[in-house]
Amino acid sequence: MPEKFNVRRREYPITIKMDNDQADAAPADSVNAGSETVCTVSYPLGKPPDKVNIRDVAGQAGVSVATVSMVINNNPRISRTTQGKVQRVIQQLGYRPSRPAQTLSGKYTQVIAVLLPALRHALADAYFGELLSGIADRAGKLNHKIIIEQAKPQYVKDNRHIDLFERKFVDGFLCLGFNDKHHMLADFAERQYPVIMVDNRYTEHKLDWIHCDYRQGAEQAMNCLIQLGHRRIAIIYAAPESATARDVMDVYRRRMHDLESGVNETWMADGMFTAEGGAAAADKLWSADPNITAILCGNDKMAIGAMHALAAHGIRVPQDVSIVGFDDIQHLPFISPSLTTVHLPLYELGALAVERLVERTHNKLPRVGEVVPTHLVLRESTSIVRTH
Amino acid sequence: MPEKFNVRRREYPITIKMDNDQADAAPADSVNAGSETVCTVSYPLGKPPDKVNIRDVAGQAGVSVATVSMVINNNPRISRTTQGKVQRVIQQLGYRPSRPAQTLSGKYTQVIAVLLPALRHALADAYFGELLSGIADRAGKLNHKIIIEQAKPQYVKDNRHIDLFERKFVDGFLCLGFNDKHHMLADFAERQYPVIMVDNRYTEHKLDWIHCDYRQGAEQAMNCLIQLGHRRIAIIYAAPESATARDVMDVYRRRMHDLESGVNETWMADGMFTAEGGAAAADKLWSADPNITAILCGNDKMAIGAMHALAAHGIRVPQDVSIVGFDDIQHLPFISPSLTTVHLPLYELGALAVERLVERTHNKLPRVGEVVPTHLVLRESTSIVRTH
DNA sequence: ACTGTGTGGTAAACTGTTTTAACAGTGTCG
DNA sequence: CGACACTGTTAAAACAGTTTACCACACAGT
Repeated sequence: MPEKFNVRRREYPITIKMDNDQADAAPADSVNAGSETVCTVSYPLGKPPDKVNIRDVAGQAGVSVATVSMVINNNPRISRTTQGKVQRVIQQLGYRPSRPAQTLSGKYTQVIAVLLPALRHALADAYFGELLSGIADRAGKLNHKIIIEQAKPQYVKDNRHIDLFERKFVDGFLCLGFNDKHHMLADFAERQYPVIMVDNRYTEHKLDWIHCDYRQGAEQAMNCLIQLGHRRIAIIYAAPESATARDVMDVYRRRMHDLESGVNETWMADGMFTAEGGAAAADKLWSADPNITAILCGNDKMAIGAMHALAAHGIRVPQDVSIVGFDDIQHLPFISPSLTTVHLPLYELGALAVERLVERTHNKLPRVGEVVPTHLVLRESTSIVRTH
Repeated sequence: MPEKFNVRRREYPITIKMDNDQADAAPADSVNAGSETVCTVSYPLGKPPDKVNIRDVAGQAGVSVATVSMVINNNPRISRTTQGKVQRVIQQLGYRPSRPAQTLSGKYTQVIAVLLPALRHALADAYFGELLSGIADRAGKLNHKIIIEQAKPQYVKDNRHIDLFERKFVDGFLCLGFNDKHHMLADFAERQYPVIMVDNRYTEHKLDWIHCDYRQGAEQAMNCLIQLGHRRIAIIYAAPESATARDVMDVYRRRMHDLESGVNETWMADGMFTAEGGAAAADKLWSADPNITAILCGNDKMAIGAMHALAAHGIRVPQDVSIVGFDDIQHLPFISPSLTTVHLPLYELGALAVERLVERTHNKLPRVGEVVPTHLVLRESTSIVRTH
């Protein structure tokens, strides 16, 4: 019984007889046998008795399964003629290769995990949303699927993030919004899995990263304010332990140091990346020194919080204090004055991150470390310094 | 060669027997070759020569692969003793069952697709975010993964949504935010795949659904306004072809009909579910009839838009006009006055949707059609009707 | 002693691909 | 004319699990 493998109690679905010639497009597969004509089952006809698999296709096309597989994967080893013949059968049978089977025998899963911090509203956040949009779009284009994971404490403790690799669920990870050093990151680093930190970097561990050029963004913001005559410039930062936040602080400090006003510790406040935090920080800054004329904010949310806090004190923006944000996210409309801000190309960043991750996964890149440029968007929350 | 299958060029890493009772967890790798002593390879020891699979575990534990499989799946057929023995070996070898293999041979994929409309900022939207949070959390708890898909025109045209089923990638779909009748929905319906419409329903097709009780919500909102003395109540609706939106309209119409003021077509405007649309609708309503004293809005975004539009006309909320929204999403803070709104339990709805989908997938439910209750959150945007 | 009923476990079949080594056939060059 | 390369195709191994039919054995009932 050498044909045991090729037949497999499954020949029945296809070889059925029909007397009418069903001529159309269906390529004359009619093996006229005695009285019964066996022919191709053009898809809907009481449905294929069972899911059609690669062997059915091979049998029907009169080639081996290897050939069919190669046709599916556009392997150039297959001749144009065979390719066409097989493709036609695939069409007729409505064959769809099983993903689990492909993944099992193949090297890659074509799935990328996106890891978000366990913030309650992470998925409703404009910042993450923008990154995610870019990620989802590009992943779709590259024929990859994305799965969303939230790094809850229990999740990490159970090593679920490692599981995803070890159980061959994903090819790689994209980590979004991790500012604090998580032992999880060390896990990834030491195992050398394809993992990219998105919009941050980690020098402690050997982890790949890609982020917006916060240094450049900070320069742009500071240039703007300084050109407008501001000297007493405060800053509302957040997550000071994160590398990109430090980039901003470094630039801020250096630029302030170069000004006559110098660096002043009371002009710095932590706003926790939230609107409420930004408001509180603005209050603190203002009460410490009512002579500040501008505030640079680490993100737009804090900037908006600051604007509201100032408004509550009767301080006008931009007449009394200029505000510059970071992100350029799609806020609710009707914010007045509209916010001058450093545009971070988050959509593109997400897209690029996917691309790099896929390249890394396929060993086309040894290491990823990349910075993408920003630009300033001048709107209404900044103006020439007040003269008092 | 009967053992061909069980040995498989892989016996070297593990199959070894042990005389010492494997006391220490540490990798006592002493291969005492008297008669051949070997010991457990506790994980880190130059790494397992190759990925450890179920046969390795079976060999090491001295049981069959079937037994190991059953242990993994907590099959009660296995005795406590065997269970423990196998579990210990699994631990020692650091064995993790391969998901693709499990999926291939098993019935389910444990993956759920979440289908979003192709709106540019769908992923940054508070409404979807809240649903997604609930979905992600509950899916995690039920050991399911979620993949995010956006229903771009090309996506649907290519039948990628069907592919996900036919190629055994997912067990089911959760459809979020589809108001218009998409031919995609018909595809799902006729193929009888497990698909649940979340926060909407479709009577045309036989599709499962679960949504918030918009009817109840509308009653609550109308009760509130009517109790406050309002009679000239306008409505800003959206997506009038969608069933839940019609629910709201129905209730609105009926309640208005019961009032002395009656139903008035000029008191209705489409706000497209966006803030801008809400603003435009409010403008339209106000210019058509400046005597309206309250506006019921189909979602919070439109309500906020309406509030801004009214403010621009110098109309005070709630002194001149009361506003009630729908959703109770986490808006940016600092909205003043805070919005009275119908709270939709979106997080819970998402969680419930996952649960139902999993039940349906496993044929524990024949059909899903469910409504979850809402409640009114009274804040500052409503007040007793003005007396003029 | 014989039959019936569980229990705990196993061998083998089954899921559906990719990949590799081998091979047959054809054309090219020395 | 044989060595050689190249092309297109295939058989079989590999991927790593789950499930099913069956079996050995213990125990209870007649």
